[in-house]
Amino acid sequence: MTSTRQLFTQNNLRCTTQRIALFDTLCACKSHPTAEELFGMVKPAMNSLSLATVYNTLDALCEAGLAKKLPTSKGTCRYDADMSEHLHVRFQDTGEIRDVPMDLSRKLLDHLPKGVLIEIERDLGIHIDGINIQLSGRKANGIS
Amino acid sequence: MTSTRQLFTQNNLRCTTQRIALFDTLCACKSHPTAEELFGMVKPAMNSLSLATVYNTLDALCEAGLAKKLPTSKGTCRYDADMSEHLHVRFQDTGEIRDVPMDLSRKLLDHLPKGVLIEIERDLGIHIDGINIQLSGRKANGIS
DNA sequence: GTACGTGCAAAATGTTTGCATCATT
DNA sequence: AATGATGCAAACATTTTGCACGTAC
Repeated sequence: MTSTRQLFTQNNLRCTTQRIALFDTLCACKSHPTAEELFGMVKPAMNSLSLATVYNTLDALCEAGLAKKLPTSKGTCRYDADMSEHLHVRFQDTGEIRDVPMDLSRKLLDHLPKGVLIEIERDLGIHIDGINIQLSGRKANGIS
Repeated sequence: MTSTRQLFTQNNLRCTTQRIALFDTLCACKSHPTAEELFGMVKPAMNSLSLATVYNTLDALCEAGLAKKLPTSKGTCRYDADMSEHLHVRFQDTGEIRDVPMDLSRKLLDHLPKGVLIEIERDLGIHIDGINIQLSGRKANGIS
């Protein structure tokens, strides 16, 4: 089991109390909080915490490859510390983002035709670094 | 050939000079401009145009299903009047978004396993309304 | 004529920055 | 001790809002 401190050290990140608390909270979080939401979660346990630190930390984590910034249509960005390739569902009403479970994500990602991706790279003269799939969803009607 | 006026009328949108100019410009646009960029394109030909109107119009167009707001990781939103299902490439350095040509988009979308999508709907208790695929790309090194 | 859109300026939101202080290495 | 992170407030960028006026229906 790798501790957060080890992980940070391996990635040249200083182990400050704030960063560790923020990262651990983000990891424990099923939702994909905005900076403000994450701030709200950690602040009670760390009264001196500043919102600027949350932004700085999230930037540093993304930079180091320990978190991902998720694109959203609303004005706010959301963050995800689960770096495994997986899909997201974005709820149209709330803007909330949820994970598609690993096994289902894999099933879908494994079915992507690699040949087409290579064609796209050639056609556009680009190199593809990542694939981001977001499903737009709403809670199904009827018995939930 | 459907004129913009017809299209607007069919969708219960008032045909104001501003809306028509904005929509036509957005349609003619290969890039996926931000509100500000679109404003910059139309303003010269329509000096009275206000940025608030651009935002209002883009909202109305999205609401009516004539345009789409594209999620981005940067702070700004981008807009697309091409409502056919197609993929996007997001350039990591500039934040710019470009279309993957229709035929290649189709090839990839047609290969998505429908069964897995249904499994996802069942598993999460949701209804999937749309699939948004963004490739992260950078210009390929070497001979372009 | 009425309902709705526009333009303007001001406000609300989300994020970044500069700088003095403090903690980690 | 030196480097880099924090906290604060102010700056900045983007989007939304309120209201008087104008335009489409």
